[in-house]
Amino acid sequence: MTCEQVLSVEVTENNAGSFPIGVRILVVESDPTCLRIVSKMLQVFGYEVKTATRATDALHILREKEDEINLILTETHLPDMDQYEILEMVGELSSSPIVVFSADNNESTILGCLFKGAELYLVKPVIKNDVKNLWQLTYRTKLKTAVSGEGSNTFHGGSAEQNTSSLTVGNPSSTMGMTDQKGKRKELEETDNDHEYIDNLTALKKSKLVWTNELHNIFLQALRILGVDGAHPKKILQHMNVPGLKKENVSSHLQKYRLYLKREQDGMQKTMVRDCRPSSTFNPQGGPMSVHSLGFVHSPTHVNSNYNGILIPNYVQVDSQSKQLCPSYPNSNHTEIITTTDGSFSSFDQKGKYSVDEHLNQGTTLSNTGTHGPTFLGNSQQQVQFPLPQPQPLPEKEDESEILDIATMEELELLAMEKEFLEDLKNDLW
DNA sequence: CATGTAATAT
DNA sequence: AATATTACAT
Repeated sequence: MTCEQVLSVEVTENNAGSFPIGVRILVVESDPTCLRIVSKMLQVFGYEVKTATRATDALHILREKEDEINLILTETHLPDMDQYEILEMVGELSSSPIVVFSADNNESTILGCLFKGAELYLVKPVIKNDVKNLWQLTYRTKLKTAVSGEGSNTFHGGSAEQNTSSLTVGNPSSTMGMTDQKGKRKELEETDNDHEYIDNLTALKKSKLVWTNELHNIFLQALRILGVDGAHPKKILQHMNVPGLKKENVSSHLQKYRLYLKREQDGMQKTMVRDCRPSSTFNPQGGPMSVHSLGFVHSPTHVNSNYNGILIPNYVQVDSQSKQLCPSYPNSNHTEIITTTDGSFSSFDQKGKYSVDEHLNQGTTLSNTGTHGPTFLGNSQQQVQFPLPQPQPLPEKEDESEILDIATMEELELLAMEKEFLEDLKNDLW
């Protein structure tokens, strides 16, 4: 299923204790569909979800068992209460952090909610990345209150530290404790749902690595440095020096890469048979190949295939390139790779995102938004150098997607992901 | 063990 | 389609 794409929570050996399981979140939302979707999203991530469609219901729940709610996610435009009134009243009843989610992106509204005590303001539509780490708010406020003296805000079921056992693989049954909540969805065939939950929770760990052009370039660089003889997964991994990258990743990629090389080679031997080559992703230009006499492939600017590039004979020394990884945005899980070349080559710094990072795991696998095309390297004796930015022959280039800037691309990605998520929800639930 | 390869799964 | 995973041979 697409669980892997949807599910990704920061869970590692080190911080496995910090996990939403055991965090009870109250979702207040008047629109039933929205309520269900958000609730499902939260549940999938391991939250225990309680719901209310009216402000009075929410207040009632809080009055009844206030100490069991660790987090409150609420819409402000509720039919039976004023916009900020809900915040005030909830704030009186509960010390748990309040997160507002609303379609209203008016600045004054946002500031108003924050001023009225909201910890966080999310603009609808809410996506998985918005909700998956909300539990951290509870942790933060818990620390806050602990420091300030009163440790009243204790988690039910010990989610902060002890619950790691429930996550340790192989013991999914212990996580079932959370499904006994208010048999809301009890009516449905529970086996399916439960299995789904188990699968979901156990699948939380893995997110797929995406070989961006940048990552692939590092890969190629390692190959060149190591030479054909030493190009084994372990060494490659070392030389790539990308945090979180595992040998299996390299192995898999290497395998496919070699496969590609072989195919490429075979294709070459059939010198210029017209349509012998299908317009695969490796040869996105389609028809006649755009290979110059030197075997230097001029890459189109929009290729997302990873197995491009050709291994250069090992005598080719490549400069001493230094790789450097640095976090792009503080709250972003993505990593920006900056590779610099010295001297003779124009130093290029490509921004790219890849989802390696098993440590600070994240799930969003943004496709490449590289500005440069993939770097094809010559396979002839002559070495062709890395970045080949030549935008000149682009008058008739179609592909409107290139025109979009990165921000827009990312936005579209997120929207697409959300759409996909909602689709899955529909398929699974209805 | 680590690796290469094919087949298969997600 | 791109990666991951597995099985098996080396």
